[in-house]
Amino acid sequence: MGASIPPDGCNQLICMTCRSRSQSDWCVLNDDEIALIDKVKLVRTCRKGDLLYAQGDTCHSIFCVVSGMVALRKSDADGNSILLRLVHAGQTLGYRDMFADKMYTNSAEVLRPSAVCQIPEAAVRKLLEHNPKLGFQFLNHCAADQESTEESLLHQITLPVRSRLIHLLLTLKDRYGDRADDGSLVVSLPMTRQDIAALLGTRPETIARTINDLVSDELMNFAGRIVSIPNLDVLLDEIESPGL
Amino acid sequence: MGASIPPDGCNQLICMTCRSRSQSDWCVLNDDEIALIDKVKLVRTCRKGDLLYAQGDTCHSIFCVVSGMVALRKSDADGNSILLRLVHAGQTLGYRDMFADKMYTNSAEVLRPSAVCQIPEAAVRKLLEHNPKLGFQFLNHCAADQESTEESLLHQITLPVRSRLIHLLLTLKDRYGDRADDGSLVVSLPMTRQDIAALLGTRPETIARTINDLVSDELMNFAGRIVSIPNLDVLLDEIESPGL
DNA sequence: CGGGGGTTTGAGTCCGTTCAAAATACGTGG
DNA sequence: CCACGTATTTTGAACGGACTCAAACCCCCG
Repeated sequence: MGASIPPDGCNQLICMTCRSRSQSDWCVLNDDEIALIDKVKLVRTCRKGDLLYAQGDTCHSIFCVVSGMVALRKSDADGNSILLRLVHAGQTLGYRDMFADKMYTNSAEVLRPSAVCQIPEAAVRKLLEHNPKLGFQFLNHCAADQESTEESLLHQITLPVRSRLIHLLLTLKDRYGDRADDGSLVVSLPMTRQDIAALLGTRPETIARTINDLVSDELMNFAGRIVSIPNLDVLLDEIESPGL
Repeated sequence: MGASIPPDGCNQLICMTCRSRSQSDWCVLNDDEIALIDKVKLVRTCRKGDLLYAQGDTCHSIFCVVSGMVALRKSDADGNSILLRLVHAGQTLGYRDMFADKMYTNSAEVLRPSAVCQIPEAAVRKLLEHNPKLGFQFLNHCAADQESTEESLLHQITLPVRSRLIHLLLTLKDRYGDRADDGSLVVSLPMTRQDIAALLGTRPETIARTINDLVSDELMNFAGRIVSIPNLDVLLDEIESPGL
């Protein structure tokens, strides 16, 4: 068999030409090192609901999201669970547990159709030995992730659901937002309201009610998953002084 | 002036002989490298309320708690604040922000009289270059810290104050607990109830009331900061199935 | 066009908060 | 060692944000 012709978009699944390469944790690797990853990695095409790995699994891979969106979900023994964080295209996940635990301490759940590269631990360890810069890259990334988790914790404790929801929308606008003809900002939500609730540490009912309030207050309009925000400044004002 | 005679306990403040050396992040360093730290470090003796650094300060040091206890406090623009985590004797703090930000993203507040070594960033960077193992040590530590922050987040969202308080007591018992003559477990709390409240994301009033409940339910006895727990298993049962 | 998940609405409840005041513990100086 | 002033802790009563449970609704997809 000769080399098969790659289907549309497939060349994005080769690290060597991956558009995220220069901004990802792997940017410190040279061509030879990248080639090693291309040799051993596994490319997975995932649908909503798929698990890249489950909490409790023994950890033996790192994942790199090529396209789509993944969430980290953490559960306890009583069946409670929350979404810790979203992982977008170009970001790496799973490396954390590789250094701290032998098991995954959360599950990686695909929220929308995604392509993901899976890199086995052995290769990662080899690369780390070979190129210490990669370790620093991970250290940086890990430190930044923790800062974001600590901020979630602070928000969770001190802010009401309404403010937390506004914060989330403002985060999503950078990646999923666009300017409409009339100048208003339009964000197309990449997830269900259940997922939003889990991410904000609340219930779907509360999200529905809070959205109602925001619409009544004319801060935004909702049509399914399409949010339009006429005046961003009003939103920013509100989260700066929640009491007023 | 000749070399002054070290006061009592002062030899613990020399890394070379520090009792925590073998279990700390610095255990991967050899004698020469440790000697470098001893040369450049600053030893601080702190009282309750002192700040090792404040949120927003530019980050140029790593700290190592020799004795006592430090808490990481994070605040937002509205004056809300929470305690993120406790840092006990032998543990390192401040390294996180050195890799993620140029500024400290939280404050390090001394909760009880403590001795702390302060190591300037330049020395740390030099050591990292010289001995890559140290970087891995930090990576490990950072990963473990994040796991603990994520667990706090899960607890915060899913568990009531009562369960969170029990969890905290069970954590403190390892370090501050002792067995009494009658077989009950006695924990001497290392912090005020205000600090407990801040750590659990609630108010002092709620802590007082929750303690009342626990005493009424005969799960434990309180006398100021001395807690005695007659039967540990009952506690463990409760946090395994909070609903019953 | 009929599921079936996701979403919304309603009513009632509860946990934790807020505010204010009383009680207690603590540290400091006499 | 005791008295005093301050900070912490406790108690009380009222309020409120978010939860629970349950039912209706809606939309998307097959």
